[in-house]
Formats: sequence, C-alpha cells, structure tokens
Amino acid sequence: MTAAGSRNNLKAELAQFKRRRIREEANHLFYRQGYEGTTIDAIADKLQVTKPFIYSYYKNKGEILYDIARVGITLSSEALERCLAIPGSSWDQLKLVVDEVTRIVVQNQEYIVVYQREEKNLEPEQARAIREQRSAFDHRLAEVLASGEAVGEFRLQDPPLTATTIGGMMSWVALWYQPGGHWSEAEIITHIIRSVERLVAVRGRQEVPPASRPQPEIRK
Amino acid sequence: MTAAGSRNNLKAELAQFKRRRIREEANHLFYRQGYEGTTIDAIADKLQVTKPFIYSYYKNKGEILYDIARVGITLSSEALERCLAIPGSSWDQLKLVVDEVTRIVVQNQEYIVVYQREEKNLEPEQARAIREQRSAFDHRLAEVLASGEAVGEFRLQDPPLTATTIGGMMSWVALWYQPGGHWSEAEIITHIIRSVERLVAVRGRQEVPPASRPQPEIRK
DNA sequence: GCGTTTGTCTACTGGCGGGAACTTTTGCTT
DNA sequence: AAGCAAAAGTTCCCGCCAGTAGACAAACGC
Repeated sequence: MTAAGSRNNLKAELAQFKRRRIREEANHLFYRQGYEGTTIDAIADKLQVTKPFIYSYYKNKGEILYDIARVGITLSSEALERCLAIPGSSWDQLKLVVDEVTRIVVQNQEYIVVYQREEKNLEPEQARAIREQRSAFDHRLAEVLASGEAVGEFRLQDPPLTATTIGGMMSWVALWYQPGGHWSEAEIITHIIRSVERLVAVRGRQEVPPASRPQPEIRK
Repeated sequence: MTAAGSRNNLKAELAQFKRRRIREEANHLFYRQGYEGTTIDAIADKLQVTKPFIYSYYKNKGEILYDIARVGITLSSEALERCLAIPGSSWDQLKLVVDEVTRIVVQNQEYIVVYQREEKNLEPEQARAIREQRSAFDHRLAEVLASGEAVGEFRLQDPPLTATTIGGMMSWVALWYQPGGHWSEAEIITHIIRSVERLVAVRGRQEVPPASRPQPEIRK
C-alpha cells in the first residue's frame, strides 16, 4: 500500500500554517491596540500581504477573533482529556491537569487575555459556544474532584464549585504573568499546584518538588 | 514607522516550513528504510507532491541528509550557549546544559540516529563540518568543567576527556530511547544528570529531584 | 453627511509546482 | 564481464492559479 495513511497533505498544512500566522499577528495587534483599534490592513501589513489574502483564509474579522478566543479552551480541553487518559490516583491526575493547563495559560497568555477583553465583540452564538466548552471543562474537572472525594483522597465541600475555582485560578494567571517577569513559568506552575493541593486537602500531603526546568521556547 | 522591523516575511516562513516538512518526512523514511533505500519519489509521495517540488527546496538528496545530520548538533550548540549565558555556579550551568541537551536528544532521537547511521553517505566536506561543530561543543563543555574544577566545585581528571564522555552519554541515549517505552523523558533526563553529577564529583552533592513532567509533544 | 473601515470585485501577473524528458546508477541476464 | 533494461537522480519548461493592485459599495461611528 502507498503511504496515504496519515493526514499528510502539504497543501492543507500550508493553509493551516497561513491561518495560524494570520491569527498570531492579529492576536498581537488585538492585544496591544484592541480589536476595534486594529484594521485588517494593519494585520496584512504586518505579514506583508494584502487584504484579500487575509479574506481568503478568514471569512471576516469576527472569525479571526473567534479563532483566537478558542485557543485557550481548546488546548486546555485537549490537555484535560489527555491527562485523564493516563492511569493514576485522582491527585496524580489532577496534578497532571493543573500542570499542563497552567503551562498552556502561561504560554498562550496573550490569546487568553484577548479573549477575556474582547469577548463582547464575539457573535453571541460564538460566545455561547465557547462558554459552553469552558463549562464542559469545569464539569469534567468536577468529576475528578468528586471521584477523588469518593475514595477519600480529597476533602472538599462542593466539587463543581471547587472545579470552577480551580479553573479560575489557572485562567487568572494570564492576567498577571509576564514573560521574563518576576516569576518563571516553572515557579508559577509549582505555586498553582501547591494551591490546588490545599484547596482539595490532599491526604498524605507531600511537598511538590520544584518543577525541573522551564520549557525552552516552543517556537519563535 | 511601519512594522518592517521584525523578520516578518510570510513567503520566507512558508519556504522554511516546506523545507522542514521535507526534512521530517525524509528523516522518517531514512530512519525506517535507510538513506539508500529511500527514493526521492517516496518522500514526494508522502507529502503528496512531485519530485521537482522537492528539488526546488533542496539542491539534491545529499543536501537533505546534511540538513538532517545537522539538526542534533545545531540544537545542542544553541542550547549550550543559551545555558552558559545564564549566571550561576559551574554545576548549575552544567546541570542546565545536560538537562536541555538530553531533552533535545530524546525529542530528536530519530534525527540523531539517522545521522549516526548515515554519516558515511555525507560528502566528506559536510561530514567534516559537522564533526568540527561537535568538537567545538565538547571543547566549550570542557571549559565549564575546567572552570568548575578550578574553583573546587568539581573533582575530575581530564576536562576535555570528561567533556567528550558526557557528550557521548547524552548522544548515546538516542540509540536506546523509545517514545512510550520503559523510561520516560523525565526519568532519562534525571538519570543522566545524576550520572554526570557523579562523573564530575560535585561537592556538597544533593539529590536531584525528579524532573517535574515530561514535555507535551512539541508539535504533531 | 464625512471619514474610516469592512468586505467584495476585477483584471493581471509572476513564480510555484507538475509533466515529462534527460542522465546516471543499479542490477539482472547471458 | 559486458550489455541492457529498469529505476532512481536531476533538470527543463510551461500552464495555471495564488496572491496583488486598486477601486468601490456598504456599513459604521462621529
């Protein structure tokens, strides 16, 4: 058989790549000048392309914002499922989730801030879809808390509420984290993991060792 | 001023991207079927493009191999310089280097194996250039060892020889590491750091805590 | 109403990528 | 060994379409 198996299609990959670059530059500009303060022409200039080029990859400006707004929750949901697929105690899994999701928040800080600031500019339907996905995330997290509580691993009042609180703690990081600032990625992750540990009152608590190393930049 | 400042040029980025994808697929095939057992057509098929397409991004088959062969040492040299630019004791720096470089070896395992297997197929000039870069790496590492020894932080016989040994320990990992195998990335890194610690007989030795978490896949 | 921006349309073009030919190597047959 | 067919490496050439220039209608805010 030929190797047609994998999702190999350079054409499609290139289109994806272009969309990603448009999204990145748009996000940068939205972050610095706001959504309404940023023109499509400005995005095009940054990429040294023309306006019609952008319109051939995005239906309209709102689609770009929608794409940006979904980055955080999409990556987080994927990470959540990935972590829960790994066997281990509830605390092991929770720790894994908090580690990965906090890392995502830190590494995609600008996307998340833009989402929070510009949610009002989303189409109602789009905003709803995202809020629903966020709620599904919290719900899934609450299940982990509940099952950890059931086996006596955690001690907490209200799993859904605690799940939302934990989600909030992690998202909040985006608002104060600054690359190259006072706290490193690893320090923040460790701190959040410890905070969550207290929130759920893990039995047999043991110090979380400081994370090994901040990740090298994923890509320039 | 317009934003012409940064290295923004979507065209160039796309070309880079294409070269990278060619390199990746070629590497996969070289890894599984050997350099000589892999035809340009096979690489083209994988990417669903034609042979001339590949030739417009690589001068010839040898250039692809050369590019693959340089991946490991290039990333490692960059990591080395990055780590040495961070202030800290010799052991701090050495630990950082071993951590990052071992991670590079693990994450680029196939590239490194292909280089080792197929070095014979490189043009003599290309092979020489790479060996030179590797030797520069070892030399630079030896300086760290020597300066650590000078301040009494390390106790070792022969810095250049030990540097080469450490380089070998790290490179060797590529030959036995398997993704999803018995050892995780984090375990391997911790193990190598501990081994290096013994090799250089760090004063005031303290256990290296287990690394926090394996990195999530960089990209699919 | 005026200026700005979004989103669209048209006519054009340059260079990307593929078809196919050419050259070199491999390996099979005798 | 020699000769030859088949396969692989490399190059040439050209059609086509991705992306551009530029103008403009519609929508918006002031």
